[in-house]
Amino acid sequence: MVKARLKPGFQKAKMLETARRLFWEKGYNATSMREIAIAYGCRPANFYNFFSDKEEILFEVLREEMEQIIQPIKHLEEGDGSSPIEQLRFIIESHLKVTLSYRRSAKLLFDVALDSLSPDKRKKIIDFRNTYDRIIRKVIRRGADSGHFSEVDLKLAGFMIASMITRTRIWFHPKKGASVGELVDFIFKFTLNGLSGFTQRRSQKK
Amino acid sequence: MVKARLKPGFQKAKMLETARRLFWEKGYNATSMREIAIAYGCRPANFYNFFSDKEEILFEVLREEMEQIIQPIKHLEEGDGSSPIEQLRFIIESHLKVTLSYRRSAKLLFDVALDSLSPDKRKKIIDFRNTYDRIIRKVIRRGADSGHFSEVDLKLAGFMIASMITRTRIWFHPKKGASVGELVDFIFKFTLNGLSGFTQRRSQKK
DNA sequence: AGTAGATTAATGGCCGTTCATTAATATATT
DNA sequence: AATATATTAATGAACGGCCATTAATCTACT
Repeated sequence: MVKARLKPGFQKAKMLETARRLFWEKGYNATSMREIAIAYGCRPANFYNFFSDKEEILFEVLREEMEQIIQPIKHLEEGDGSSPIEQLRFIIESHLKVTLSYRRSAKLLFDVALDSLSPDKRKKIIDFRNTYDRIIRKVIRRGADSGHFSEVDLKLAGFMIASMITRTRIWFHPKKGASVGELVDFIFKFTLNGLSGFTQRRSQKK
Repeated sequence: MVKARLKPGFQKAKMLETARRLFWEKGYNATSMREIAIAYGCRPANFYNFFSDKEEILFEVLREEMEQIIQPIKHLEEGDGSSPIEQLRFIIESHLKVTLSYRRSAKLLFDVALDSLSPDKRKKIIDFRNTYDRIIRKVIRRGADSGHFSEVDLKLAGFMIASMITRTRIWFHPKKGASVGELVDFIFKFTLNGLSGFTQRRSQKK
């Protein structure tokens, strides 16, 4: 019994799509090659024609996701013409929409799967995360310099924003409670207020 | 070769302590009974004199942690004499200190391990989480009713606060950056400001 | 003597992965 | 247009290894 053939060159993308879904739903370690293969519609061995091992599948999934998060906001590294407040809102909206673009009830893949990666692959993913951190901190600093926000610890502020967005994946349900748009509004306002009322600033290195 | 004997009745606690450490460091699925046993100092089989299976160990670890989080704040369900602002700060400080009381560089155990539990055990853990949510929402509502905070979506506000606290476990390093005390200050002020500037309120059910 | 704590040995099952092979398609050659 | 060759996609069967768990047994202390 032989499986019907797809047009060549598209298998890898479909395989990654399947793996990504399962990894987010069940976690990396809890998802077996056999499960991925069945969900995709072939035998496990076939995956080794496309990926060197399971770890490489994970890496591709994580890399794709990080690129989706960073690509829309990377122009804010240098700052466009818009106000820092608009820039902040844009980051929140963009990151949140990518985060919630897959299905509900997901695991926080990055948090647990990162050290299933070999050191060099892990470093590449962490570089993406560092880029994200750098961008959001620059936006906050711009807002503080221009008087829109208080002077705050950039790292802490960045972590807090990312934490709120990242964790929506745990509790968000598209049919229940707030919509994505309402969520963007809430996190944006909460953050804006949060960054506005600080009286004392912590020391900034560099 | 036989292991030196501890005072009877203390093994279970020490076993749990070992398992908790490994679960937080490596994740539940990635931690094997062999590893736990070696770290504790016995053979895997011995654990089955104390726990019915691996899942029960996980349950005890999660239950202990949730009780540590809830026990200090459960009196705020009804509200003591203090101001809602003080109540909010107390919750943040208490939760954060429990969260960071173990070592750095940990996994978010709850997020991924919860569905390794059988339905009834999972329900018990989720009941704890619901209790936490209920308490923090009541505090926020009290603050809104008394005019200290704006009228905000209680669920969203509660989730945001818990998200910021929970995720500290991912990035916090005791020797680097802000101290626990500074973190408490930051999250408290950030939250207080965040809850203060809302102009419109979302509809609250019950 | 009784019991709590620890052991050895073994079980069946799933894991990621490899290998040799075949089927289907695409490409180049006549 | 027909044929030969190369490439891509998929297969079945097996590998060793680690997994959680069990059973029967033994040891040391009260």
